[in-house]
Amino acid sequence: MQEDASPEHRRPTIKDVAERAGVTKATVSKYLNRAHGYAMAASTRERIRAAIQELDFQPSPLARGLSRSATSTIGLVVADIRSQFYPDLVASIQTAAEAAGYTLVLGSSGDDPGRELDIIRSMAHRRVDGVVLVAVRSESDHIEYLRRRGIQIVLASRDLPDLVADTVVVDSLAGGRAATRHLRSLGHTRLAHVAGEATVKPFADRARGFALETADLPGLPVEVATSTIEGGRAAARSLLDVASPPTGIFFASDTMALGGLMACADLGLRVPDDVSVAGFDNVTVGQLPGIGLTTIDSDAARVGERATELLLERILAPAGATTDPVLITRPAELVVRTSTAPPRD
Amino acid sequence: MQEDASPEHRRPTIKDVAERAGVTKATVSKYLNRAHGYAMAASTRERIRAAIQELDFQPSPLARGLSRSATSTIGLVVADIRSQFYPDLVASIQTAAEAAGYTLVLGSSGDDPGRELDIIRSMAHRRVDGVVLVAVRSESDHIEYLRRRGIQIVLASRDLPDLVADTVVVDSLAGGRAATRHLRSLGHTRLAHVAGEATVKPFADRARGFALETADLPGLPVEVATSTIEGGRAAARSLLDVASPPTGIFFASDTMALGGLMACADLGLRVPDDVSVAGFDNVTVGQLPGIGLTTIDSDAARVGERATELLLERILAPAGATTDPVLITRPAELVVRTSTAPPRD
DNA sequence: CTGTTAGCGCATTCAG
DNA sequence: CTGAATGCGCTAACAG
Repeated sequence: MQEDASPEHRRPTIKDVAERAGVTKATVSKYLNRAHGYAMAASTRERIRAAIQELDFQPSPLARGLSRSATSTIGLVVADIRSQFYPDLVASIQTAAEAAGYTLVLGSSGDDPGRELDIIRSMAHRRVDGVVLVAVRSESDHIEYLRRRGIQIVLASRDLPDLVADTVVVDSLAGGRAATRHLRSLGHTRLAHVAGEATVKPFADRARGFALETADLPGLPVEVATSTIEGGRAAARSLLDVASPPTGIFFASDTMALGGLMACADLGLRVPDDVSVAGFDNVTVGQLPGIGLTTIDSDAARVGERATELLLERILAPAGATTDPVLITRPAELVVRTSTAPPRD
Repeated sequence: MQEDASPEHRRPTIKDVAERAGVTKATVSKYLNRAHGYAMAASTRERIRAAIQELDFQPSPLARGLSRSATSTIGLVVADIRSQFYPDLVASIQTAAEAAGYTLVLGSSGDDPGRELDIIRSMAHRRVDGVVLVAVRSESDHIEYLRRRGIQIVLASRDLPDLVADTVVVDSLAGGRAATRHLRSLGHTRLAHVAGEATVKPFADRARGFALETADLPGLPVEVATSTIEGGRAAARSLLDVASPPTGIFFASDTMALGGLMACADLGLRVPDDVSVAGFDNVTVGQLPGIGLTTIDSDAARVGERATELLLERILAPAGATTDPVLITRPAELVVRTSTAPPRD
């Protein structure tokens, strides 16, 4: 007559292991932590090992976290999971974290600084060991918040004006220039740029890249939009729906560029015949036939991977070691597809 | 001379609050838990409230979790984050969880049952209160594993042959039929199906839907593929690269259908002129001009939302309450775009 | 090399 | 209505 409707299969604790092995909790704890090699009688070690195995014991991360103040958990906070850009980033971070025995806690700020702070606070309370942050804004107070609590941090994909933490990004300035030069080399002079929010440094850099490469062409239109398909669509529409529209547009992100493609369709313009479109990020769908988006490769997977490596390095570093923040700028590679071509006129 | 390089800003504990309010930890704890209304002198309650506010105190989730065996955390394990399908699902679950004060832990099994179990185990150890599972396989032992440990579970997007847990899915059979009927109503008779792994019930149902609606057309080719762009591409290529290729293909997922579009491009076939393509899921990119994918709407966002609701209901339900599992089947809506058209011959 | 003793921060009996 | 004591499962000095 098992009285247990919900069979709370009481998990074995370190104490059970200790008793079964004829030692103390403390000894078992040492076995668990002191990286498997140090001073401990071979016989006790063996008994503990056996007991652990027989009981199928696994230490409680909660209890361990409470007493060690470290949880083998890292937080990832992105601006908006829905964006075409994040899947690769998230996946690579998840994989790298898991491979190192860390669990991933996910937060999405929806590009809202307030929510970003809430999420960061919540993660801090849960004592994540570190955070990979795709920052919403250029202020660094959220980072200070974490640092004050001894939580490691690395910025991925979006750098800040000051190097306040380890950062892994792609070279947005160079990328912006490359995309613009590509358009110019095709012969375009009536160019336009759909920029992201200027408070996001990579977007600002891409805009600057565009400006630098078109310094000799005064008065080119620049439209700022939110980095969504709809944002890009609206911006492109207002850019194109004029008397003498641009023949080439550089979008600060592929997501926006996809919206740009929709805008062209809306207006009955053909890509690349009537207007050339270039984006930034090299999202997966850009390579589809019918899209063929010319773009700059952001290599999200690699960025996520490097960011996680850096973070784990920090986490594992001895407490005293105070290394200066490092900035890793990955090269931005131009990927030419079918959405760009010489102007027809 | 602050001796603290890493300023471990010791967070206030319940004890600090107690002292400041002139009461005991126990009383503060009651204030924190006994849903803010019960028996407690108004004056003490006020003093505690004030103390908490002044100290900016927030209870440690770790400590709370350790003593209550509940962490206000839910786990989400998906088959492969990289797939075009998951962003909406993940986002909706994340949002719903966060809104309810729960933190999301993310795992990606890479469609590997072994990794799925590892992830589930790890989540169980971390004492998540519940799990939203996009199951890799049709066996239910992973579910039993969780249930035995008193962890709530709900299946999202993929049901199992038996109703072993709360489940939220879209009607794959009806969807499969609808997509196939659509193709037939356009006049296609040389049809084909690119199916997902038969061990995934929704894929099997979609294949069955295809079969039911083409029962009068014997010998139609069906190719099984992994649900990736490359999988769909390879399957479609082998389907199309024959003497008398099909004029219409129904893919069990949009992801595979996108691969199908690539295959058509590879082979110099035009969509929909030479071959009509229909998918399943209604991923965002399907609506882009140049893609215009005809599909069945899986309404991932709504599925994720409902799944999270169900899960939280279970979690919040009084311990005794043993309700039978519920199956929620959402209607599958056909979305016709430009990738399907009457056959030309 | 192993055991003893204290916590980590909170929840939960039980008394009072 | 509030306080005192105990435990959640593990780690971390310090002894021995």
